[in-house]
Amino acid sequence: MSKSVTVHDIAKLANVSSATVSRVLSNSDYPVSEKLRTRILKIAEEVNYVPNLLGKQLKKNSTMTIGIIIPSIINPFYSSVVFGVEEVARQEGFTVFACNSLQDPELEDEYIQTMMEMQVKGVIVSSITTNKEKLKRLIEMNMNVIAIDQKLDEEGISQIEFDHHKGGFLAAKYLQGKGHTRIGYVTTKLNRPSRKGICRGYMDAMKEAGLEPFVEEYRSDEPFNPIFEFETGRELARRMMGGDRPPTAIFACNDLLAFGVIHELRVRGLQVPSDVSVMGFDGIDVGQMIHPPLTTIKQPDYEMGKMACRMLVDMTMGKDKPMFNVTLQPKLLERHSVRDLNG
Amino acid sequence: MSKSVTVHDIAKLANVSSATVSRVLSNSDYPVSEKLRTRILKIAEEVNYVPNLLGKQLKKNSTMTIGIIIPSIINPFYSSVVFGVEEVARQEGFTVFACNSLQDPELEDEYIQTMMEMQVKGVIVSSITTNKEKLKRLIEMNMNVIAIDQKLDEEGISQIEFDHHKGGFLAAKYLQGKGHTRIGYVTTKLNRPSRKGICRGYMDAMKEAGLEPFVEEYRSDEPFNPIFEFETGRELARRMMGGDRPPTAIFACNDLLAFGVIHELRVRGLQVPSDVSVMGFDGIDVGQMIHPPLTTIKQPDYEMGKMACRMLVDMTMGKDKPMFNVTLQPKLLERHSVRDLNG
DNA sequence: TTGTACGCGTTATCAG
DNA sequence: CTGATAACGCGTACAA
Repeated sequence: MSKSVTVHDIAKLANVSSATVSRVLSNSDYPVSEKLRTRILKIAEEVNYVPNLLGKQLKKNSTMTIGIIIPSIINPFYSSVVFGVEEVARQEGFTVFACNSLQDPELEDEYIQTMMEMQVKGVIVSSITTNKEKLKRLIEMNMNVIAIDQKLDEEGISQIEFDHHKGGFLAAKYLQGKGHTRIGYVTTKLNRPSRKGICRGYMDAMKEAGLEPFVEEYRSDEPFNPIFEFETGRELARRMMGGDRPPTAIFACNDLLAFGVIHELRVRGLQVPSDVSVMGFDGIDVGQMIHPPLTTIKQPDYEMGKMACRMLVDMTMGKDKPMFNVTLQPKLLERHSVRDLNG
Repeated sequence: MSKSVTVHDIAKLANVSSATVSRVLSNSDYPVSEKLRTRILKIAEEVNYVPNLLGKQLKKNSTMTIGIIIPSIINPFYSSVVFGVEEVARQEGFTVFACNSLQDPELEDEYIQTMMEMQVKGVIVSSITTNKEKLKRLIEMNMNVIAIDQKLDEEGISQIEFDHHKGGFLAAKYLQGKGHTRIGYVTTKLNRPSRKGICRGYMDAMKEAGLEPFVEEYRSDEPFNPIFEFETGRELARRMMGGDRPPTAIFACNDLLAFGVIHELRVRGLQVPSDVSVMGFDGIDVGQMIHPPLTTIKQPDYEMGKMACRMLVDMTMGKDKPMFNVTLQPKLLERHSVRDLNG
């Protein structure tokens, strides 16, 4: 990098003090004569002045950066969240630093550390770590933190939750309403609050209807990857259909898994929804592009990102740090992967 | 944020100079007695010392940050690219700052400006701006820049290209090889080098075979959004099948478009591939999850990201800035959306 | 081995 | 209105 030009350089060229230059170039409201202002602006333009944010931020002891930690950006759900975050961050003049924890607690902690060192104004985190040491530390240091997606039991942290339980309940009830009684639930490892929530919702709905729950859980928890989820869906469908009392409807803990289920059913010569019905969870865009379009539970990803960022920005603005606890509600996206057994 | 503790604070607590503290806490190889070292480390631990990167970077006049500009992170293709970039960045101790240009030239320029101010070490850019003023400026300032995906005609810029032309050619040839003669090409607006490249490849293959090309272009260029692409695919398929000589195979400029094409065909009661064959372009993961699994041209997104980052890191390391111009080759992913008319 | 002192680029304070 | 100067937190010559 060629030596960059500073306010001092410009000051010399304009025969003024660097203070004046700074006042002009940082759009301070401090009065500077029009003559000087235009002269300085002109010179800055000529020499291609680029302000050094590091100096500025160090001086002001404040950045306009927020961090976000998600499991993986290649998960369409999370990329929508990040997209939403960036959207409002940009409007508010913030810059966002996004990190993939890859479901690795160590990596998650590392990134939190990096963010602290970067002096970010706040962090949005979808944490999968069970040991929240680092996260607690963050909050202790009075950092603005918002947890999304994964519920945290820590004190003093604002959260945007999603009612996974209700989502699972809703799905099971919907299937029951369509006349299904033998309803299976396939899920990735039940090691996260969100996943447990959906599962319990499903169980409760089944119990309430006096139906026998039927759950298949994939027990290993590999690094996230859409294809892996898809394959997991296939595997779980295989298990579920292999038994002596196969279900008439399969509910999956996420859409990608549901894609795998549908694929596997087709491979086995079964039609969806005429032979077996399938429901997903999340409501990612591609769900409506496949065949049949997937009936699913919508989790407002993009809106969640926007809301999280908005809340974070508000927190950084206000002197006091009000605690919020928003709970977003599930919505059923009725498409064409479920058959009505009543009619 | 509570007042953060600095090397000076620790120096006072340990009754040593801040220089010594700095030497210890920054893992300098400068000799410090074991006794002092452990004492300082202990105190730093106790007071929750967090180094301030701004001070450090300002002093060293160098960051470990690289920037990447893409049209949109919710495009699965780009999220894979970014994922690849982050992967090697992390290994190399770099931090990445990702921005969505939303296909807006002004926004792209704004982000380039921000990156310069942030003192990033290098920039990876998939630029859609036609006026490359800002980008040229970047290069003039001796910044490390790598263009990906979209070919730039500027001088002095390293690029990772993809042979779109060959990809388009390959696809058309493949369809011809399967006995198709009436092959349509549907594409979003032909305003980018990449899109033009694919189209020309298709045209050349058709000409070579003495076949009449049949292109439908969607002329408006809306902000990127998977659903929008899908709908565009539907619209284009509608037009294409509405004519008096509908094609037996439709080749789409990207996979999402192809999804839309397939959907529309199904709505019209046409089976893929038995009635009409469909090919996509990009090779995003979901292509194998739909029905029928999409035959497509693979553009190595993740690998492209990794390679770009690796090159950038190498550039920042070496004193000299060697110019690279890698051209990645297309690969045909043969799945089940194309019917063989020969057999 | 440790300490002193300066400077990185910027802005804020205070004096003129 | 303008200028000199200190300070943000850190690393590092240079001196001790």
